[in-house]
Amino acid sequence: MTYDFRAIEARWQRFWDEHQTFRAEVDPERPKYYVLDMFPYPSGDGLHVGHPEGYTATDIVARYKRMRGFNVLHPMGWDAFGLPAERYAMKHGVHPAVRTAECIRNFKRQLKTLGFSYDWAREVDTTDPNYYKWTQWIFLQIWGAWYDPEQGKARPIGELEIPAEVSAKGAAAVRRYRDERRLAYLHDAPVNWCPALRVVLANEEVAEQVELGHEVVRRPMRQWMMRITTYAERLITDLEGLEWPASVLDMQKHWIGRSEGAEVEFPIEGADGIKGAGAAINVFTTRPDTLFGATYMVLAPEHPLVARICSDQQRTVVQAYVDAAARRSERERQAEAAEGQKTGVFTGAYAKNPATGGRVPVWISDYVLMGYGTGAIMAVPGHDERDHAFAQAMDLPIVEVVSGAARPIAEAAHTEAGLAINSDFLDGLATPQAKQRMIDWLEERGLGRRRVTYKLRDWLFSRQRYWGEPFPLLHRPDGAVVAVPEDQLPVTLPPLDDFQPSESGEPPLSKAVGWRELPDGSLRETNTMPQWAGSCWYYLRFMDPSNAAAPFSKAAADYWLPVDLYIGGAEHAVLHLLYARFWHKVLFDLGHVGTREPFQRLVNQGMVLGATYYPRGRAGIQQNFPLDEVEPVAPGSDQWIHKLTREPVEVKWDKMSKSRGNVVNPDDVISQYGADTMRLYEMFMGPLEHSAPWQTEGVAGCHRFLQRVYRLAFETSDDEGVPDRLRELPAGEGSDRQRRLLHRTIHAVSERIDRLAFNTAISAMMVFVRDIVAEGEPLHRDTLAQFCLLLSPFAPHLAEELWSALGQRTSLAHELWPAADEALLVDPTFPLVVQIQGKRRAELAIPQGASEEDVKATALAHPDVQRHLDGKTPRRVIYVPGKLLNIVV
RNA sequence: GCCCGGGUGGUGGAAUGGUAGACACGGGGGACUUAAAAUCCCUUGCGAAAGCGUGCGGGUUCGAAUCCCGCCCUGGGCACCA
Repeated sequence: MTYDFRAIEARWQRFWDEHQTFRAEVDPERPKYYVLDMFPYPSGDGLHVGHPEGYTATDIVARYKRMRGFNVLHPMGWDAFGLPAERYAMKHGVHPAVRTAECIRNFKRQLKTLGFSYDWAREVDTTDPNYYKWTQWIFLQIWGAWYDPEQGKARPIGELEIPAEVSAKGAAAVRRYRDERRLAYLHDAPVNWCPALRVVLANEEVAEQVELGHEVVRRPMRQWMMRITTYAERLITDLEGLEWPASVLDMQKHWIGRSEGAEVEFPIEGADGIKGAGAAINVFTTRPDTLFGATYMVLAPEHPLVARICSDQQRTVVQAYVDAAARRSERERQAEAAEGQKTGVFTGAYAKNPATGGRVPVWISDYVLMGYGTGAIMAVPGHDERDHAFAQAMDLPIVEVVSGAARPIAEAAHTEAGLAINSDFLDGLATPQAKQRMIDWLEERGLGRRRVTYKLRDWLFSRQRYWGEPFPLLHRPDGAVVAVPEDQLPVTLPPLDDFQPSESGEPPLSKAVGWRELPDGSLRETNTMPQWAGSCWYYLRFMDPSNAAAPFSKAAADYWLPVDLYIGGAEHAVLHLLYARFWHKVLFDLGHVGTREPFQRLVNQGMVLGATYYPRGRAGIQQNFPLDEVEPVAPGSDQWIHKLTREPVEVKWDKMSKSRGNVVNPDDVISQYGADTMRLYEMFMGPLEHSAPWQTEGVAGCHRFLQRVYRLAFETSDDEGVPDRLRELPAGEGSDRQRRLLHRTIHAVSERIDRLAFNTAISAMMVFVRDIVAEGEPLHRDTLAQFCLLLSPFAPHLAEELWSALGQRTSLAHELWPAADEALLVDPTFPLVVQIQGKRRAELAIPQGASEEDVKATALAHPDVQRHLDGKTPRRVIYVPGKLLNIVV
């Protein structure tokens, strides 16, 4: 027999289950460590090898921290609402709940075979009514709150002071006053409506559907929104102090997109039969200093003023442009515009530039977005590239108002700062001062004001789908929207077998007759929540997953928060993390959690890439060959050819996906090599943060290493049926040499786990195993025992097996992590590298603590050094203690 | 276009101003075996050598894969954001 990983892994997984080895409970006596994975969506395809990369990393940290004496919370659950289950239901007639349960079972089975030290008693499933009851409860906290700008925080809506003139108008007016200020509110928002599928598409889905030939139109729809923009400032400032990758911090900041500037009013000129006379166009600008150079204006096609100000001659062409814009998705419009195709039409209206007093034409164009700023801009073609391109295309005037342009202003916009020119009272001022001066001037005259704008938009929070959390809201006959009382939560999903929205876009739940109507004539809200809802707070539920009276207890939250380490893919760098932070802040304001931020340290693992074989020169999705149709020209070659045609094939490393056919299933790897090998290889591929290709040959190397470890303890026989025998290992840690090797390994592995440098931690253990065998001295018992502890976070099954073979009765999961004896980390001598002119010429052993003079003298006397010096006199000698000597001649 | 990462042997990678290529894969050679697999050992950046080598060109430094400037290539994110 040899290393029988199947039996070993099954045995220890059973042991951990039976002994509840990884059960975690609140224990104020011990320091806590909360290490969290981004929980998966349990798809029908099952795990691919990309999932366990992050999970293995967190598991190593969890096991390591546990052995360091921390009370570790390491949970897992399922982000199980979502579109795929609903689509599957439409196609195969299987209810999403049934399908989801199947997928979860499969995912859980796969995760269990990897031996992760999750506390499975804390498993959560976002589609479980006992879970989404509290998702609904949190929604009601948000809906039941408003943002008090004076205190800079959310407060219960009941604390909102109602002005006397509002209360005088009666209950309906008070209700409206409150509803307009809630953190969740109804709003007509433009969405991507796909008539063919009868669903609202996410921006990222639009391209795909258009490719499939489905028409997608922008269309306003009544939606629930969340007022995340009120938190914009705090979402930026609280990033300070988080241990997150700088790139993610940047992405969040850019997404929120704070910019300082001014809001300026341009009155509409009442001439030529323009109906909009008397109205004004509000614009936001970050460059109020260039106001004298504003030669035209542009409104977004959806801007409410467009219809009002449009002249009769222009009405037809304007209406056509607006209609065309509505037919195209936001992404499509922006993509075309980015390629330099500037389109737009003149409305026939003119506005008055408040600085120059001059008349400027008002246009509409795609390149102005309704969702940002005020949906209107003052165009300064001299100093903004987009405006410049538009002005050139439409033959609009360009005026230079900032000096210092490198090229004539007619040719290119000058966007840098400079000194104001052609700008009356601003002339000669530098850009920053000119901005301030202009804002002051506008404010004095009531023509504008200082303003901060964010790119961040309010969060569209409702979906016209079945497989999501129902909103716990009722529409009363009088039009009032009221909350379902807390004691009636959860509002469960009604059974339904038709998941299609109606022609008009009414959500599927509107078809749930008998569920939707209440005896008093109220109707339930029929939208459902987006998938984000469940994932916005799952890390909170993990702290106290079976609490029936509250989403989590105060005691649990005070003990476990914040999450100390959160690992997941970079694709969640913005949306998920931003939404979860937002909810957390609302809960913080309302006193439910005690930390401002949920996730203290964040690490993004890289992608695991799969080899994809394409016909030469035609790399692209749907073009690739399946793996069994290709082979290398010769064993070990990286030149691949098609088996039948013998044509050369191009190998690319792509993100694993079913459509590319490059997915590697962990089940296959585990059945061939075992979970410990799989875990080891996942970590050995390279740095956690980097994407890395999955190379099946590489797995064998990790397997060989574990076999060597196994044979350190066991004598194996090739003969069938001869059981492995535990070697007789002498007691203690052995010779000085063995002890040095052991302690050096302890030191290296510990320090590298601390840095999440798992690939090099593993190589340190490989070196240990190689050298310990080569020594010729038998391995000693205590040396092996301590090595088992080092190995256990990485390959826990084998480590447990050896640990018990050494006579231990309990799991090593709660053993104390070995401590390196500092004295053994230093050798009596160190190798000194001698360089001449920066080139390595010799290496000699120098006793530890030798004086600089002695070292120099010894080095200079060395024959190799003498030879390379070739009679020249050293001009300078640089000594780096303990390392290196560089001789300059 | 903008932002953020990368670029080191045949391959994944190591080295965070001090010996470039740890560890592993793959290759070559050998031992064991009737044979193969498995296992073990040797070898493996290029070059006959002097030397040359971390995408390219410069710079700083006694010393640069590492720091600075310019360029090229590549991955990811965002995109007419006023």
